[in-house]
Amino acid sequence: MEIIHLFKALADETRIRMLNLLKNGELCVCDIEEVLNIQQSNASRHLNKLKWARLIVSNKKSQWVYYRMNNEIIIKYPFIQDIINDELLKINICKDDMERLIKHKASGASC
Amino acid sequence: MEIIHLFKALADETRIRMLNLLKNGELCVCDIEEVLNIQQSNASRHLNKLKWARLIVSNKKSQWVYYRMNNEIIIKYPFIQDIINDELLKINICKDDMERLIKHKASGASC
DNA sequence: TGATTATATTCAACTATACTCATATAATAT
DNA sequence: ATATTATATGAGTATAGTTGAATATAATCA
Repeated sequence: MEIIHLFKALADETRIRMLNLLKNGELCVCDIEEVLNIQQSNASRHLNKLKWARLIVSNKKSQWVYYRMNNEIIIKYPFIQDIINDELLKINICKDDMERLIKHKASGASC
Repeated sequence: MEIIHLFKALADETRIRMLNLLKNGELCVCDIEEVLNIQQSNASRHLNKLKWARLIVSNKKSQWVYYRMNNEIIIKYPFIQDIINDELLKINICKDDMERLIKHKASGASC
């Protein structure tokens, strides 16, 4: 039952916040780590869980690994798009995270 | 983050199978228990988790407790309706369960 | 009242998940 | 080659979730 793995992946606050950050495009691990203010190993592991559930995909560019939403899973499970579009922006922490991401990118600190 | 509790409740095979059975109307614990072929304490516990996540509600009629979908949560989180309508019927175990439920009801063994 | 049935709860064992710290790997820069 | 930076992984620990067996509660029935 693949959908169970999806729900398991979604059933964590840090991972929901990560999907929120990735909503509008790809990011590298260190950007996510800084915006969410979590440890590097923690960031890497949670991203790996999202990847394992096929919610995100990664591609490596020189020393950085960029993660982004996986379009295939959204096509297969359209309710995920609804969650991303409609539910994340109702969550206060996610709104704050998005503001911090914008500031982080504007500051030039982004990879 | 209420939505996390929703995903946690959904992230279990037994509970997904229960939601599938409750898709078309209310059922008592012993019917669910028999159709899913699980222990009584297990059935009760999983139903309680679904209830705690506000996915289902219960009402007691004499010695039986009937559980059904909670319309309020579906109004609040429309993606749940999509899961119930579109995703459950793609899952083989859920299709089998539904057949067993129909036979169980037809046999007159239902509460 | 005492027996039976339906449901919930408690306890203990087991498994899974998440976190931190330390280390490994891999690419880049000096 | 060495140092630095980005990412991943391993080990240990803590916490949470699942299960089965036994027990408790509550309603009904004889």
